[in-house]
Amino acid sequence: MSNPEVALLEPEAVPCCAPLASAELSVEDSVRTAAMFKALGDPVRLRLFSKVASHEGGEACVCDIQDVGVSQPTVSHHLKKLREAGLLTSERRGTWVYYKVAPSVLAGMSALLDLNR
Amino acid sequence: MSNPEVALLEPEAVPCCAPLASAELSVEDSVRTAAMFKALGDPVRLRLFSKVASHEGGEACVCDIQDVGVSQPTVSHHLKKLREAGLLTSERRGTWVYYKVAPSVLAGMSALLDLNR
DNA sequence: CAGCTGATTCGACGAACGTCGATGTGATGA
DNA sequence: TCATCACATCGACGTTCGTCGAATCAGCTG
Repeated sequence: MSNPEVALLEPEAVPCCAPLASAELSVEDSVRTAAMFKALGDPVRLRLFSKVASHEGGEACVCDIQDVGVSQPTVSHHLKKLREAGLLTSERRGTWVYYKVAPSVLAGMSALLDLNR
Repeated sequence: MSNPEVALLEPEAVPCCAPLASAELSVEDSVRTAAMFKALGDPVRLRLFSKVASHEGGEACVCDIQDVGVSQPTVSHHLKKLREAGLLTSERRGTWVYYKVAPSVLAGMSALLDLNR
């Protein structure tokens, strides 16, 4: 058997909701969306995410971004959290594992916070 | 249009940083910004925020929004967190306390997540 | 004043979180 | 085959978080 798969937030459910300022969030939407904000709610994770997002081609190897002041297992732990929240995807290529942003998710969150809509 | 009070909100509140996809976040910026995301990273807080943001005039009395499935002290606790994060402001008018969104802060967060910039 | 209602603060408790070192896994190459 | 590098998982630990009931504060009104 392979590793037990963690339940990820499906990337297709991204244009989650209407902007926060235009309609009240349902309970389920608030749970799903809060999980994404929560994933960005840690300084180390936010920096990791920023490093990936601003890296050339929007993707980066772990070795390129792991200098954030915490141990390597902790970096791995945080990247997993970001992956589980649907904000990052990962792919192994040879020795290295590359992470990149899930663009539609990010756009959805941005639109959610946009007051001019 | 005849609304004369369109742009009189605190201007330098939070144009925190460049979009996440364009430059890497500094340590201090990541701490400050993560605190805001963290504030939205709880389903109850996100619903409270949504209720305020989508309420008429972008402001609401606590009594209007406190039906979110937790006790009233807990509602107050969460509103305080949102206030401390700079996402909401509050004002007492007689018996009631009104909360409203801090628009510039929200715009800053939205821009931060915008990939097309 | 006393009594009522709306809202915040306090103190406590269990659950979740962030972190680490040790260990496991998967790929490379001598 | 074995050593090494890259990354993930495990187990443990102290800290922070979300929640509640009780107590308190702040206006209103009789």
